Order: sequence, then C-alpha cells, then structure tokens
Amino acid sequence: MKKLMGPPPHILIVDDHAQIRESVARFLEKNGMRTTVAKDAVEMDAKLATGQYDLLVLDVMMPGEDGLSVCRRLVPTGRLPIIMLTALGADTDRIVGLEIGADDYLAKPFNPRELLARIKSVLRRSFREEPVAGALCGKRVRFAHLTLDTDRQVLIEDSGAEASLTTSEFKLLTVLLERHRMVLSREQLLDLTAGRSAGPMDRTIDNQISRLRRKIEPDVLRPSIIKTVRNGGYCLAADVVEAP
Amino acid sequence: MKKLMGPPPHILIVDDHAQIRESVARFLEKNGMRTTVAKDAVEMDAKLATGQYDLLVLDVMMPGEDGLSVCRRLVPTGRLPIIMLTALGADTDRIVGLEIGADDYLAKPFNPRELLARIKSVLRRSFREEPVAGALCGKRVRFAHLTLDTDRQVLIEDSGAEASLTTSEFKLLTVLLERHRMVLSREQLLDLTAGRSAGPMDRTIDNQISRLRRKIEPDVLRPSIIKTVRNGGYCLAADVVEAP
DNA sequence: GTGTTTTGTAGCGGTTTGTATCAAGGCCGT
DNA sequence: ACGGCCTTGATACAAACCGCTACAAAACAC
Repeated sequence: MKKLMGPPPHILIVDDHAQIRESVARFLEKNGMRTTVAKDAVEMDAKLATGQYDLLVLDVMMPGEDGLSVCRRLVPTGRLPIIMLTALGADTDRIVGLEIGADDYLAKPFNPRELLARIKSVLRRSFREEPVAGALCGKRVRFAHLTLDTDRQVLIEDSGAEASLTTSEFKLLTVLLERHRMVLSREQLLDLTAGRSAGPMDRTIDNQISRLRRKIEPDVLRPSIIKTVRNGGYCLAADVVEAP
Repeated sequence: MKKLMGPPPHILIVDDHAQIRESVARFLEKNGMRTTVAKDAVEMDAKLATGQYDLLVLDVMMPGEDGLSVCRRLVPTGRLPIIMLTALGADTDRIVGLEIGADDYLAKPFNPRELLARIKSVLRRSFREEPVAGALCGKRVRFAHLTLDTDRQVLIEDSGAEASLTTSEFKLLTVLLERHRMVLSREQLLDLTAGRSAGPMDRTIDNQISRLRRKIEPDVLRPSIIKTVRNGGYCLAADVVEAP
C-alpha cells in the first residue's frame, strides 16, 4: 500500500459522548494524525472557523443540530471530506448520509482500526493540492508602503527595492494579509502556516514575526504594520488592496 | 442531491452468483446506469480489455482468483474505482480491502439502494479529482516566457530559441503545468511522474527539478517559475494558457 | 558489444527554521 | 514610583532541508 507522507492530516471529531471523542482522538494520534474534538455542532463551527482541517468525523445522533443537518450544510461548500458515525442498523440514516454527500460512514460500535483505514482511504481520494498562497494566489497585493508579488514571493518597496522572502515568512505574511486587521493567536498562526499545533513553550511564531518584521517594518523598534496584541497574538494593521 | 448528467456511468459487476449479478445489474439499470457482468476474474479481464468502465463492483469470495487479489492487481494500474462485496462479519477482509486501496465495500447481504448510493458517492469523488489531468495532450502551452510544444516535447523561448526536454523532464513539467499554483509534494510528484512511491531518503525529484530549472528559469539561482515550498514540495507559480 | 544519453544515488555545504536563553518592557500590586 | 511577574523581542546555536556536483546504473542507439 502507498504511504501518505507530508504533514500529518488534521482530523476534526464531533461527537457528544466524551469517551468516544477522546478514545478516537487518542487512537488516531497514536497513528500519526492530528486531532481536534468538538462536542456538538456549535463547537464544531467555532473550530472550523479558526482552524484548518482535512477531514471531519461526524456523529449523526447529537443534541442540538444533528449530523445529517450539519452534513447537508457542509457538503455544498466543497473541500472538507466527511465520515459519518451512525447507530447500527439505522439503514436509512446511512443511505441518506451518503446521498447527501458524505464521503463515507461507519456503524457504531466500530473497530478503531477500520475507522483509520476509512480515513486513509478518503484522504487518499481527496489528495489535498493546496494553492501556495490561498486566495491571494497569483496576485499582486499592496499594503502600507509595500507590494507583495505572490508568484515570485518577493516584496517590492515603493522605492523599487526588492526583498525576497523565505517560504515560511511568505506563508506567514499571506495568512496575515488574508485576515488583515484581525487578531490571530499564535496557535492559529502556527496552524495556518505550518499545520501543526503548538507545544507548551512554543516561541516559533514570535521568532517568525521577528524575522518578518525585519523585512517589512520601516522602524523595527516601533512596528507599525504587524502589531502585537499582548496576550492575544498578532495583527496586520494596514489596508490591503489588490494591485495590477 | 445534485445529479450528474452526461453519459450514464458504466459499471462492471463481478460475482460468481448469477442471481446476484443479474439482480444488481437490473437494479442499477433501472436507475440510469449501464452495466456489464462477469462471473469471475478471467471473464472480468476480458471485459476490461475491450471495454471502457467507470467503476468495478467486485465480490471478494470467488472461485479462481479472489477479489482481494484482483484488487491488489488493479489498484496500482490507476484510476478504476472499486467497490468490494464482502461476507458479513469478515472484518479483516473489509479492512484489508480498504488498505489495499479499494474505494469502498459493502457487506452481503446488502440493500441495493445502499449500493447505488455508494456507487454515486464514489463516482462523485473520482470525478472531483479528474478535471485537470491530461488536458495538455497535443496542445501548445504558454507560461511565463515560454511555450511548451507537447507534441515534440520541446520548449520554445520567446526569443525563438528551442530547448529539448528529456522524457522525465517533460513528464514532470507537464504534471506541474496541469496543477499549476498547487503545492505538490515529492511523494505526489513521484507518483504522478513515475508511478512509484518514494524510498526513505529519496532525492530523485529534487534532482529532476534542478535539471528542469536549468532549462526554464531565467535566473537559476533565484527560481521564479518553479518555487520550492520548504517541507511541502514544489509549485509552478505562473499562469498557464493554451496557445495556438 | 560499444558508446552516448538519461536517470537514480550519495554527499557536501549553504540556507532556513525551531529551540533555548537572556534582555527589555508592560501590567499590577503595594 | 518601585519592584516582582509575566509577556514579548532579539540573539545564538543546532538540526533539518534543499541545491548542486559528481558518479554509478540503466536505457537507448548503433
């Protein structure tokens, strides 16, 4: 069998039973995946809004909005594959789920190894080919006194001077630009730039910001473009417009 | 659910029980699909050799070569999706099937409506990844300051100078052009260009990229067309248009 | 078979990036 | 104001990653 390398896939698990959530999460992490859990649709929406996920494991039977409804809502948006967990014997649930557009289902109680196999199978199919620069892909973007050429990954000052960015500086900058004037936590930034979650004493983002500031701030000692929000994270404080 | 129009999908059903074959075939045809049946692996091979199919429904337990073996053999050849039919409770069969690379399975006895839903689900998935592939065949393609003549496997610079590409350079470039602006991992590139998976310390793609860059980059020291994404892979960062 | 081209492998060295550490500066109490 | 405490900025260093060269193996042509 072919092995999927690269960054570990990030799975979001939604189930109202704490025990199932946790045991599934632990099992998947032991097998090299990242996991995040949510106890219901509301919590799920919050996680989806701030994070980046490769696959959703979704319980059908939940208090509040149920799994089928969630599925109906998410499938049309496109890119997130869904595996549903159904009660055993609820034939129609399964069929409806598939007809709605879930990528797979599994009847409870299930063998964790089988869930893993199904996740891998679905991931293999959806083969995430991400654009380099998200929505900014292929464009030239103006902000403050700079223009970012997303094709060449270089910054052009108004004076005409060019500065090249490293891959992770570029990634961090595009993430900030896409969400300019929003405060982004270190956790979010790490997730969006590197696709991993932060360790206990993780200063990676601080460091990256520091390096990036050296290339974009007119006065590094008094940053005006990337603001730091104490106890919050960082924020790109400038207007961003598409340039020709 | 959205209906996929166009020519009806053609399903090949392989099962040694005549009754199952026929009833499944009839049910699927009633629901707008074309079907063809085969009673074992040998007959299946004959049908595959002469016809064009969109999906294979494959019984695991068969006299002669069994379903798992068939699956192992067909999956690597590429893009024929497979749904396997297993005996109920044969947990390991199902898991092994998925691990080998089948797209789905169904436990016998099954609800025909569920088989239909799964077929549609798998077809939807395999349609999703298709659109870019192979589109360049026989065309002339412009990108950056170059034109690729896919018939002659030759690059023509705007100045008029021509450079010939080796087979694997051409293949690699084609793959990058077909998914331009997407980040492709070395694993993916190796799979798409050579159809094999990477060894533990495989630098083959790095090398190919290096060779290709020498022929297409204006400044090899600062590549602008093929960008490298650290920890990610490579990406062709340019617009690609069909040229007459 | 011989010679040429193409393709895969190994290794060195530069660049990039994560971690550890220390210095600086805000926040809050007294 | 002053001094601890916590958060952030900067520097230094080590590890990982990638580009390049050189060479060996394989494919191809003759």
